Amino acid sequence: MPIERRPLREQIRDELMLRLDRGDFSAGTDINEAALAAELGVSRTPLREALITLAGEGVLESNQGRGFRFAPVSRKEFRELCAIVAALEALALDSSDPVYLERVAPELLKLAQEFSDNIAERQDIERHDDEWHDLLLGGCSNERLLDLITSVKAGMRRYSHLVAGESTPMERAAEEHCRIAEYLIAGDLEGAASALRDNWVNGMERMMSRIP
Amino acid sequence: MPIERRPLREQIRDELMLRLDRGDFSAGTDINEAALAAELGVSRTPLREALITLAGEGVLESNQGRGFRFAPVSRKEFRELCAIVAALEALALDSSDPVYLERVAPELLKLAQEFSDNIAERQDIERHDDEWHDLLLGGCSNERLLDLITSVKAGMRRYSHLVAGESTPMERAAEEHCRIAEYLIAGDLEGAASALRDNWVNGMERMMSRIP
DNA sequence: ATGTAATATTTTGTATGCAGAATTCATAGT
DNA sequence: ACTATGAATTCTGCATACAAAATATTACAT
Repeated sequence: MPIERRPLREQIRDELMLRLDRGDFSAGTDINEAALAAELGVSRTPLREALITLAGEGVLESNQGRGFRFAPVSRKEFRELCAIVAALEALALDSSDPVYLERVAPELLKLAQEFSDNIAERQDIERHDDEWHDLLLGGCSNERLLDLITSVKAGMRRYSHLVAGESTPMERAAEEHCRIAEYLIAGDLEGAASALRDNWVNGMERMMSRIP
Repeated sequence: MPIERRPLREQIRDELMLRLDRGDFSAGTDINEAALAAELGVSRTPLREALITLAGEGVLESNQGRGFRFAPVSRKEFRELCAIVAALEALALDSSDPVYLERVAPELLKLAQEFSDNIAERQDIERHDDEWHDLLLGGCSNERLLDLITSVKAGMRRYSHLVAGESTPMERAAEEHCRIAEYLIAGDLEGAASALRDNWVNGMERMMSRIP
């Protein structure tokens, strides 16, 4: 087994995203490079490199002389991001292999149904949702598009921990996932794409109230 | 007048993109950090920071221990990128202020017509095309979307200097721009978005033959 | 001549050092 | 008490230094 050999900046990036998901940082907090580097046990150089990539993804923002900070959240930006991923995922679905979609459709349906039953932790809910969407788009051959979606979604993770608690809105999401899967089973790709867009728009509405 | 105070990494990024447009680097070339830093008169640190952002935009790619290099071009990737910007610009047009569009539509038409007349240098053609699209999308309030479009287009610049010479395909592009503007003047936003998508798809077809 | 192993050189990835900007703290004046 | 001014401190941005990996070169054996 070859041991993991990736640049430190990537490992640091991943670790920071993990901590972001855990809610360790709140939006607007500015980052002390020296302190964070010490905490991670690395030097400032690869840390800064990680911060720069995160800034490129919209997770952080940087100001000359003032360093990096977690980009503040706003309803406006959240709306913007949802509109973007909705369009991108719809495109990804459009350019997916129909054979793949037909094949995974039953599994997508099963996963969605399973999930509407049991109530889970927030972290699990999000992981499940991500995995579901990944499976849905697994048949898309546009690699750049998939990368882009991943990147934009990274920028959205600042919002995910705001939704905390309450499982009710999730039932709606599960329903919508079922709907998408059903369209796919019926072979209606256009309908599925449209339902997918709705899923994002509705998801947006659901979260919107919790954002300042 | 406040003098320009931007991080060095951004200036370096801009300079590198400029040189890319000039065709100084060909795709696949790997970058020697020390040499390039010396040539630019900066240290490796901000240079690497610039390289990392460019890698994030897909202009460069990096391999552990092997540094950065200009990402190789391929028809597949070019198709992918065109599909992405087509979708993103269509979305931007959808979420644009109709009042703005109505106001700039005549100007867009005039610019497109003017340009179909005089033959220009490649650099000028591209600049004109970029400016035309910028004006078109100037009424979009989704800032993240505009940033994203800029970023994806940066990744496409590797392809732009491949098109070199030949002005004939440009006449077609000008025609298409006219068409879009006419839809806007008629107030048919849906038609304009559709024509915009066509513009990208056709533009892709036009260039495709010159890519290895 | 060709292929291979050992060594030298180059080049990246990471750490450290340093100058200047931004912020904080203290002090003086109103 | 509050503001303004200036010194002290902290922190960023950039440069340099160092270690390890990758590449090139040489020597040698077949």
